[in-house]
Amino acid sequence: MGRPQRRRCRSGLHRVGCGTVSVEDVLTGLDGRRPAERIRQVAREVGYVPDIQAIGLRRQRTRLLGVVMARLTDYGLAAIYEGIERAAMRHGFHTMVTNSWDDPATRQAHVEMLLGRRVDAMIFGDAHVDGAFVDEFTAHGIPFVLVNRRAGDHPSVTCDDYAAGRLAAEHLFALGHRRVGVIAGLPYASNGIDRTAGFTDYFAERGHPVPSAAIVDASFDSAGGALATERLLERQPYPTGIFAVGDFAALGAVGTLRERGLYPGRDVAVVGFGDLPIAAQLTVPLTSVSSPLYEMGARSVDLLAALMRGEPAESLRLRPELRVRESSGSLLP
Amino acid sequence: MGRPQRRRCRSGLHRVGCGTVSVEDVLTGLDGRRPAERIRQVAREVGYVPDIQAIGLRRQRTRLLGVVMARLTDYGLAAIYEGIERAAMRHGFHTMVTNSWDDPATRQAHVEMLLGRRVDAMIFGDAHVDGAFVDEFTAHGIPFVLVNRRAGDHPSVTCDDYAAGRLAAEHLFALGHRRVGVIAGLPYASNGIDRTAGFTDYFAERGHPVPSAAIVDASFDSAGGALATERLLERQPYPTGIFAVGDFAALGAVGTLRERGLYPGRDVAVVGFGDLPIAAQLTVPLTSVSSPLYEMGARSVDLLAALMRGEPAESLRLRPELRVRESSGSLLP
DNA sequence: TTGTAAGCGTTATCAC
DNA sequence: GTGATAACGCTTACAA
Repeated sequence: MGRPQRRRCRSGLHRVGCGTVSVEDVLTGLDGRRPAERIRQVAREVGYVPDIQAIGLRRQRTRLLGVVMARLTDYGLAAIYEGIERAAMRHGFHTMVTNSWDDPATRQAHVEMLLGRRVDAMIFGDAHVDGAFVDEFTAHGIPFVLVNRRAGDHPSVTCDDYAAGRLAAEHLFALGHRRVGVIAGLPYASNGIDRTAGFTDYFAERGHPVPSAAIVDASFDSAGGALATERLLERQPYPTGIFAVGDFAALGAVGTLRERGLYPGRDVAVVGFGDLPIAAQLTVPLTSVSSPLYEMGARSVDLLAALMRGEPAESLRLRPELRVRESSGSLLP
Repeated sequence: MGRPQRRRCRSGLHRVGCGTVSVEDVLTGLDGRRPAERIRQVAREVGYVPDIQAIGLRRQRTRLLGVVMARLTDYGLAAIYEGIERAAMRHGFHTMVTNSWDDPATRQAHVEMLLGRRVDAMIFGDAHVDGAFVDEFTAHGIPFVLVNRRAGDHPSVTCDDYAAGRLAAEHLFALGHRRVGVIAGLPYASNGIDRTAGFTDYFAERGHPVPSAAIVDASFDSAGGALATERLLERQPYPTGIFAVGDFAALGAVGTLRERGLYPGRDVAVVGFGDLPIAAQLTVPLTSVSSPLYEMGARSVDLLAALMRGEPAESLRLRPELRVRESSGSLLP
């Protein structure tokens, strides 16, 4: 064996258990140890690493999961992905994530790439409620689950977003708010839609339906929340309670309120969703509906694994919890 | 050709340009279109996608970049990764990211996996200053760059963290603060180290050295910042200015201050680093040193591409900018 | 047990 | 040009 430090096994080191050339080198110096161990040691020494591509090619399965997220800079999605990565490892899978930016062309390109890599299965975190893309994807015959957002009857693991909306509504209603507004998120994302529905249903049931003009769509980031809040504050009289379907949007709302000299929890109650780690640390801590992000990711892998074993796939709705803090005014005198 | 909808080309569709069985099917119905286009169309119809594994195996290069980050739930790292993903695409590369959690064993396992996939090159976003792991990695002979954190003389793209620390110091000094504290980040991460060094150097040069007890290590998250602030507030008299080397830590500091009845910008000036999108939206907007995250990611890919072309690799330090807001008290009367 | 050969899907080489 | 063939690194089925 020439100079070592070749990382790729171009010769026949992989056939080391049999009797190819390199066996000579490998077994030279075999000093009583069990061959298998000695082999592993030498392999390590020369920096041999099995070629996963070759293995995948030969076995026609890769144990690779493709994961498509809207954007990993969204804390929630990144947290879900961490759950996915960990659980996948537990199941003996590797994962490959990509950002689709919620853009059809980008998603298409990335999915094609993942198909080219012959992923064994897929997890979509960016489904649109209409389910158009996902429906189409079934044609590939590759098992998949949705996470974070549901679509049609496809197996999915989500937060019980409807219940989350009701929790927020119940809280604001109990505090006496009757004139409320909703920052509703993206119109094609089931999570925002369901949270909004849960919220508005609750108020409608109590005889105080939320006027549609007080429900404004917005992106999940703080800029979207800020903008939406400006719209809400145009109403006369303005709402005394705001439910934002995402914490970043809620913080955007806080920003706009501050600009108008209004304080969250004093002038306007603000409830967010997601319970970001920083929510509790803010100067005015944010009341938020918490959702088990990490678990959501992990459970989606479990569901996928079941599906791949041919077991029936039951969609999962994980339970949200309300975390009451000062931004909804409930702790102030 | 039998029923379509087989996603994998098990037969000979790939040899369609030559004269294998399937050519028949492919060329049947050729109605004047240029063959190449017709082929592409049929390929699309049957759902044919080239096998990237096979290509990689044959060509001995994958155009795949391995990316190792500490945690993608860290906004900065996720943003850097987005820059990497986009730039990689521009260069004709795909990327595969993994979370190392700054844990040697996890990092080792993930790197081995990436080597097994025969990545053409690597980007490490989680290097330790001592450079131990990275030094070792050079043995593989695979080109790589560091991003976000530097180590030794290895090519890296980072924020000019030392300058960032000086910016923060200059600002607090100009506001009249002389008794300051630093929440210094992880002791093995160059970015925190450099920011701290820049900050303390500035104060030392002005004749007001920061006592070492007023420099406390902490994780970059808000819990770390909260804890560190408790330590800082034990000092008598407590510091009137705090520089946290990360915004999340800064928000943690804000949380602890609030618990003690101290208000950021009034009782204690707080300066963060990273300029999170929400920094400007908070009830008390956060003064922060901004760093070009997306660009950092993109430039690291450019640097890597140059390196792979055999060009000499010059490390890059991108310029930070100070964003003054109310948490440092500078805008209050 | 140990060894051999075929084949996964692609590309590169060489002969026609 | 066009068409056949070997090879990439691995697994697996089968033969010795």
